[in-house]
Amino acid sequence: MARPRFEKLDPRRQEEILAAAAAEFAARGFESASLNRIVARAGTSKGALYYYFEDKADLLATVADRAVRRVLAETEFPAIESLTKEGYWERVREVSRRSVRSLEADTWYIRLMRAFWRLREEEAARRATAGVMDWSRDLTRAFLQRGQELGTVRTDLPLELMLVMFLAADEAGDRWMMDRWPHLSETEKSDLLDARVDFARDMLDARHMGWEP
Amino acid sequence: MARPRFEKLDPRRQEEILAAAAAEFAARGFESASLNRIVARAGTSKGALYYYFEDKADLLATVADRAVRRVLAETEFPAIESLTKEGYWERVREVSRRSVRSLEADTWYIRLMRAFWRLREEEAARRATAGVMDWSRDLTRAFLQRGQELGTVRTDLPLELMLVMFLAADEAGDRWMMDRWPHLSETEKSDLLDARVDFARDMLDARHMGWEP
Amino acid sequence: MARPRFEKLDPRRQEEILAAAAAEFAARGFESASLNRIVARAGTSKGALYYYFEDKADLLATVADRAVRRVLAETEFPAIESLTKEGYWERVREVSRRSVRSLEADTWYIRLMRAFWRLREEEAARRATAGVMDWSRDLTRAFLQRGQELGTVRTDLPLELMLVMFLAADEAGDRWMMDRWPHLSETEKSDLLDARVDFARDMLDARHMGWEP
Amino acid sequence: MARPRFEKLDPRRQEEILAAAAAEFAARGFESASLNRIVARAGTSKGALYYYFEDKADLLATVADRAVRRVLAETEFPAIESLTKEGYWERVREVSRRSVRSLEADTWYIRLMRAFWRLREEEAARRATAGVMDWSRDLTRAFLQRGQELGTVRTDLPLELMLVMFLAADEAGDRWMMDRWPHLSETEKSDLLDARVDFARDMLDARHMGWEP
DNA sequence: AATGAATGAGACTTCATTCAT
DNA sequence: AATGAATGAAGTCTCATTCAT
Repeated sequence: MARPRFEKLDPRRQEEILAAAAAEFAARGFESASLNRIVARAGTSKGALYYYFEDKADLLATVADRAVRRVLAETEFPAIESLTKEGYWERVREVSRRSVRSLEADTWYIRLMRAFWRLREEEAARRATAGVMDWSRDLTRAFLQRGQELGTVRTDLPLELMLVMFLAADEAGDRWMMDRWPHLSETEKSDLLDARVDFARDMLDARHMGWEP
Repeated sequence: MARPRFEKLDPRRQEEILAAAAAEFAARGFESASLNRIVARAGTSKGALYYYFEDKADLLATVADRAVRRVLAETEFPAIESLTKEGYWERVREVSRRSVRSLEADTWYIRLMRAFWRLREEEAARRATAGVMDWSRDLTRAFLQRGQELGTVRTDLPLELMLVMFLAADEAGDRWMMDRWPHLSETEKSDLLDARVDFARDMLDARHMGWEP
Repeated sequence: MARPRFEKLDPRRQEEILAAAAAEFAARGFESASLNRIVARAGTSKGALYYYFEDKADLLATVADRAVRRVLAETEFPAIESLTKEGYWERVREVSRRSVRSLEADTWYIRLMRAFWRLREEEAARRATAGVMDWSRDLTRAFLQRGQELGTVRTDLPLELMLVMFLAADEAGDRWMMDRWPHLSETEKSDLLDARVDFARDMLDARHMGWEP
Repeated sequence: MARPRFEKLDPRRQEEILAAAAAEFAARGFESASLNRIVARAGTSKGALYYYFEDKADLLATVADRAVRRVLAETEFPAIESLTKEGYWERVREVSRRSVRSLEADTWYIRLMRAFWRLREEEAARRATAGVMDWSRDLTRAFLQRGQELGTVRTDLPLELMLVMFLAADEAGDRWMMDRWPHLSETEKSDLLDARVDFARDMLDARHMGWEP
């Protein structure tokens, strides 16, 4: 995870390197990412990369770690314990709305985070980022678990299964919207976000369990 | 799409080659897949591969095409027009149950199909498999559209958005179950499959639209 | 030089194979010529080629040998001994005019002949065609020699030097005309051919030797 | 045209690499030239070549560019405008005599220049050296044109046709002499060069136009 | 502290040739 | 008599990594 020297480097330089690396990893995946291209985009040298990082995997680990820290620092999540049965979905809606800001930002760490599930499907990348990226999964799991305790979230499926399905659907939704982002009006964006929260709620809501099909 | 010679090759040998290629493509994606590894696993020579296929992309195209044909031949889908409001979800449940057989098979083509959405995120892979793989997406879209006409499927989200989210969730569900497959009892398998159909229905059902949150 | 079997092959089939080979050799040179492409163009199999010819070099040798025989059979050259001081350049002019016909024919053997000097600059090709292609050089040398004996051709340069320079210039002239062939009118073609004969005569004429520069 | 790093390389090393490349290109042409052989002859690595040059074509372009620069720097050509009717062929003779020095040198760039017309018959090589090598053709054309203006050079043939034929003959003459170089005495060399200039003059002289054949 | 030079392995692809049938 | 299957070497090019300076 980045030799200590890297921390002492001029922060702007750090940013340039990480941004270039993140862009390449996000666009090409781990194995196909080229250090040559990263170096060229970052305006640094190949030697420098190996001076600051153990190897390619270490570079990815560092980039991922920084991305997670940034996003965590930027986004305000409601405390899990503060959630109530009545306000549950409203809090989710608020988080969703706030997250638009970061989506719009389109900085390197946001882009990396959005490509992360795909990235992690390469074994080498998974090894490199072990532990680093469980954060978003952990947070979502805690949300769902709390919802189940409050009787708001369904319990007829294994939590883990529900979790992976929800994360996959949510990421697909993100990707779908981002692809169309420039062509959407402000109200369309807002409506779609709300609809997606509804969709998530309808997917996960406990009330289903009494339904007659 | 595979030179004609390939069709005339001993079917067992065909299988060996396609299986090796499918495994590599599924595990590593298109670009990172190595012909060297495929050749080694298939017990053939690099020259032989190019004797049977135009190039790497042609190999993928062939593997994908064969996989689709196999799955289509194996699975019986209900005719879209025969669907009714009352029997809609029941038909879905039947398809889901039937599909277990192919999931259990876990042959190279099943594994390839399950990795397909990921694979297609590489531009080169998408080009190579253009047309070949739209089948499952098209079929699902037709199902959803028919459901909307019958008043069974919600209409408050764009069809395409709903489609990608559903497909992503479904694939994630598949993957989750396959990972645990050997450790599941027969009743667990059956229960989980039913629960996933419920989950899909609850996600997509039109009744949500009158809900009070 | 082509296994005996080849001679017993259906002449039309022989032609197809030789034509395909000649086209490839003329277009790409010896080393860069591809047996794959020849086989594809000739509509035969790789095995067949090796059934009829020792190897690539043998194929070239055969093609070249046949080309020379064809051209010799087609063109009527005046007997060397019949040349006289007065009629010398007129005979040359006649040969030149007759050769237009074969240039126009544009069959495989003509095209091969025209590419021959280039081809022979590859060591392997020279080895393969040793002896085969000296014919045109030999004929030209005999013409020049006879001209010298008659006092028509200059003797102030070594015969061999004059020979290579003349052949090179003549071939360049051929190439120049062929490149423009479709855009030339009949009279232009005829005028240019005559001008080239004049040019050759002026280049080689013995009268120069008395000139005051 | 050679990445900037190459310019900063130790000049002797540059020479070694360029010499090896030039030898291979001159001997085999562009397509048939093997980077493996070049690398082996230059005592460097395959990676190094691509560290200094974009690709094979870039290597040829660099080699050709350097060769032209060397020859231009070494040879003094009379200014076109300074040519007169009386001194025309004398100037040509002087250039010819001076050029002996470079022929004697027989360094890699001389050898490359002498193989250039052949090389340029490959489309890829022509593309790679576009602009680089038109120099000698342009210079010769200017000489001939000026000669026509002065009434010294014949006008009964298209200039371009005369140009290609003369260049071809001259190159053939060069090659013929070089092949025999070690076996020629100093006076023989000098006589042959003079004879070749006579030959060129007799070929191109305007006085022919009044001749009776 | 920082880098650019250099490398060898491996990428995809084409090739001439052999051989069992 | 004739061929198609198969191969290994070699082709150009990119790569992650090392190391002397």
